[in-house]
Amino acid sequence: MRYRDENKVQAIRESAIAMVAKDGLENFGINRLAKAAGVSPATIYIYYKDKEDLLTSISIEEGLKMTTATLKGFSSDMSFKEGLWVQWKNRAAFALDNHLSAEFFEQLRNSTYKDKMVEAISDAFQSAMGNYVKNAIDRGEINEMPLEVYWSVAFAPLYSLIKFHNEGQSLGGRKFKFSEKVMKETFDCVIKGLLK
Amino acid sequence: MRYRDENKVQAIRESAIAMVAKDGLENFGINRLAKAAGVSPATIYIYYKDKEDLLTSISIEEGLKMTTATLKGFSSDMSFKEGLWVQWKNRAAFALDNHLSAEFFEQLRNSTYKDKMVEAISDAFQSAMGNYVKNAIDRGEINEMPLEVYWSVAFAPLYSLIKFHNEGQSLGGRKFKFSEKVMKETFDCVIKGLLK
DNA sequence: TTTGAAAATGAGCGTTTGCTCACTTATCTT
DNA sequence: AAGATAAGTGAGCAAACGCTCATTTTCAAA
Repeated sequence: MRYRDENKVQAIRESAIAMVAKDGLENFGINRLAKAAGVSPATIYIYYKDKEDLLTSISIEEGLKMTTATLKGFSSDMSFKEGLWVQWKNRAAFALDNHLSAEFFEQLRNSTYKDKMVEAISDAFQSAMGNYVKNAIDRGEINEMPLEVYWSVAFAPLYSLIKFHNEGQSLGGRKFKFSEKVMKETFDCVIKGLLK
Repeated sequence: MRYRDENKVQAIRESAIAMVAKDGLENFGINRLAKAAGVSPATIYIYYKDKEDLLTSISIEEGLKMTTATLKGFSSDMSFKEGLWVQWKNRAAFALDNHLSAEFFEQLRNSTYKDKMVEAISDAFQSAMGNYVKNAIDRGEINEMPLEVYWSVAFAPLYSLIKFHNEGQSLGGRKFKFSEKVMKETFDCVIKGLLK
């Protein structure tokens, strides 16, 4: 018996993430991936059934990693404001520290592969955030609202900021830079809108 | 001389939009498009230089259409709250009435093709919204902030809601449905956060 | 009615795609 | 040392890819 070389499967995974993040999902291919990972195309099919399986498997792994990072130091008993701030810091830190993973994830979230991925991850989100939001409503900190409305108001602005930062786009003349100061400024707007 | 058949070029454009919206950018191809549009592959190259030119051209057209629709009944002299509500209604109406265009646009905004597209459109956005925001700041309705922060707080939640609606995802048990009531509820949160 | 020029095409080019197979290599157990 | 088994591979298949070209079709101008 021969043991599997963990360096190999890791090289495949990391190359896939980097390739999708940098060249886009539309330019991702198995032969290309094999070359980038320094591996035979056939080797990839030892670990993954096909191209779709590879992409969805990796995206679920990365998504769970992201969800976990998001919950560091978070408890559903926290006050609404404190809890949301912890979430923002965690999410921003993850997106900036692991920006290849974050961009890979974004690519898949906007693709035909998204269904299985979202399904696998929304449970973790649901169970962690459900109680937190419910507690905040019970305590009278925020109004009752659909979870989708909550997510859209509470997190979409943050991810939009990160996107502006990563893409280096600018709506004005100078280039936009994400910073703790900008994040706090945006957070203050958001929390003001959410609190009763 | 033979005149160009406008039905043909329109069929190409509409098929391209539908195909990208439904199957994703990663499954879009010229031969496939030709078949769907009822046209020879060679015909496509009469109107577009290559695949990239086709996608960027169409995305710029659709983007400008979207920007125009967004400004219907809008004036940069409006009060901040009234102006933003007009924008929300216009943007939501466009996204729901032309959901293939909107999904096509979203696909390209998250791809390697985005650069030329964003460049072409952000001017129109800039000139229309710049004054409006500046006026609101001068009148003391909102605080001064980077345009990116403004966009992220003012519009990202709306687009997030539309995405939940179109993708039929749900964060909870029942399926989420976008409605004027939900939109107003979300708008109230956002405007409360933005106004001084 | 003829003619010229642009529109439109089907066949198919060279390349790349996702994926497989016959085979070699490495490492365990005996 | 030999045998067994899974890891890993290079070459390459069929199909699909982006794109072109020799040719035909169309129609306003002459």
